[in-house]
Amino acid sequence: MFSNLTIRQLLTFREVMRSNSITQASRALGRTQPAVSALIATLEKQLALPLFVRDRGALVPTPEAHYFLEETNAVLERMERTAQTMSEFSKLERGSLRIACYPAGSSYFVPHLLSEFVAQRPDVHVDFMTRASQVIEDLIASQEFDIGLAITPEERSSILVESFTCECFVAVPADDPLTNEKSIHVPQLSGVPMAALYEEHDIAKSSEKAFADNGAVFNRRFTVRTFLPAIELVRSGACFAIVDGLTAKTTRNPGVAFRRLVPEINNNIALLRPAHRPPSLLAEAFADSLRTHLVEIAQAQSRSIV
Amino acid sequence: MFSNLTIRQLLTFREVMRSNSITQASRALGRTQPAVSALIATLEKQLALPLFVRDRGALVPTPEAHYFLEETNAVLERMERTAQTMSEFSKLERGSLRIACYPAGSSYFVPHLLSEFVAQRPDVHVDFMTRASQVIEDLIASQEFDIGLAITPEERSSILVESFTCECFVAVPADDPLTNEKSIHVPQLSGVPMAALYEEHDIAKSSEKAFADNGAVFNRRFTVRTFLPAIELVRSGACFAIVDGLTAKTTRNPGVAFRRLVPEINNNIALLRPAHRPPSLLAEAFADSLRTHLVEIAQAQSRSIV
DNA sequence: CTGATTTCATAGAAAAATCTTATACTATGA
DNA sequence: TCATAGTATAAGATTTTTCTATGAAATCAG
Repeated sequence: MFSNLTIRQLLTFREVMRSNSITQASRALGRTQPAVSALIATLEKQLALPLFVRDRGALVPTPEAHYFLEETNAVLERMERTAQTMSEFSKLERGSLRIACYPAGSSYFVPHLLSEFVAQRPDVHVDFMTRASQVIEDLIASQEFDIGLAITPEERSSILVESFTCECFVAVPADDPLTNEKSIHVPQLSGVPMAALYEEHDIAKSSEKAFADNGAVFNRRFTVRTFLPAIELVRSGACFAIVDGLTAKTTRNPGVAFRRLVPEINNNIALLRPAHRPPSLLAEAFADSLRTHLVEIAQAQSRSIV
Repeated sequence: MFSNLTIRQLLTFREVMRSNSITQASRALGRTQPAVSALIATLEKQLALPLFVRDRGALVPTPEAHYFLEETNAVLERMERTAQTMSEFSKLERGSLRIACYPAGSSYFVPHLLSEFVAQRPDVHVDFMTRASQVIEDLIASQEFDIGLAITPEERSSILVESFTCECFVAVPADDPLTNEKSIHVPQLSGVPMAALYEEHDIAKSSEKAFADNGAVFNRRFTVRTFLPAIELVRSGACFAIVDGLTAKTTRNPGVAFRRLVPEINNNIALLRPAHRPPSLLAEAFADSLRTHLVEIAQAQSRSIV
């Protein structure tokens, strides 16, 4: 019934009301006078009421036209605002981004990328949450977050997983003679006091296994929940630590050096996204950024999209 | 920039979102599937962002699409409401009507027509005001009221005047022997106590002049501001009165009879409307009704549109 | 695994709407 | 009375929209 009304008609009508003249409106709109004339005539026919009376050549709006103008303005303003917002969406200038990150990525890696990402985008809202890897999984699976970074989980149909394999490094006090080595062999660490994650953690398990396999003694002096305090312990000279690649590559602490470990210990971290739901442009863009930087850090990438 | 967006696109988009299917939407809209497909494609191009991703044949809306849907709904709802209102305007089912009326028309004539006019129109609002004729003029000239009924004023460029000439009648107590006469001659009223309007009033002046011209004595016993109390005085038998045609033709008082006066006394009443401003459809329609009924009552009509 | 079915996309033709040019009509002002 | 300015109308051209036909990808049943 009204689906015949077009935005074009509303724009034209508004302009005619503004200038009180079809000729002037046509000029302002960059069309010819007959076009506007016909358009207004059509509008009057569709609304089944006169919008203007021709009083000695001049165009005088009826009361109904004044009412219609108010409505027209409301609709057009809303459309303009909407178009503006959509344009900001498309330029990634606006939107919201929910990121859930496991501890290792939360202190430097993701916040750094994030601050870069939002630098020129004042209207982008970010919800950033640090949780254990297992919790990240659920936050993504339940679609509460757009992007997750965590230890690579088991395959689940509700999560898209892109996994990256990272080498672990040995954190050495900067003044220790071992910093002269390019790589450190496990036996060299035999009996040396170490800071390590709790025993159930993958890296801790791999580390202990590597020591055992190489006939070395794993001297666990400190048990930590995240590597951040471990780094500080290393800096003070109290111990060494075998830390994940993300921590090693993003830590900027002049008191600590990182050296390759032989044999290598790997851990897998993954970029997680909810399946069965398209990402927002913003989420996609930030995922791109994360992916790019993860590739730089990781040795190998195995993308598995479930 | 967004002027290319059409209502049609919004309607189509909404339907696609509702059904999550281009094919079903096309059926619901009575168009073909390619038409809807192309329309959505155009919309995505105009907004410069994808609204749907094609996930194994199914159409899954992006977060941006969900946002756009909210805006779309807001715009469409407003348009629907507007269209509804405009349609009610055009069917005279809605609107407002400001009527200013001089006393003689205020007790019966206009209220009666008005109640008939709004009977089937619950959404029509009426502002009805009774004032002296001179005030009516100004209320119309200042465009505060749409329609005025008053003693015919001097010509003024700010008022459209349609004047009607009405015969005055003699109000006689129902039990008076003069009710047997078809017409009453002025000399028959010589010395009879009369109720009359204040001396400046046209009808009062004409009456006194008619008496003088016919050698009759005008016995002014009551001076009244409007004819309504005069009618009551007549009913009680206290006097006679020479009243305007509108009062005579619309008074329903069994205690009072009205008889023609010889020679005739006329008065001119007019339908007034603001010039230089088009009437609302509603005002026009009610003016039509008033005009029609005035013609019935008046002997002669002289329309003068200034 | 294969054929039938469903769904969306694309291409070309047809139809509809919109615009432009040309022209007529009316009112205003010199 | 003529020139000017404004609106309406008609006919042809252009653009947009829609339809028919067809192709490609995925799902489903056997």
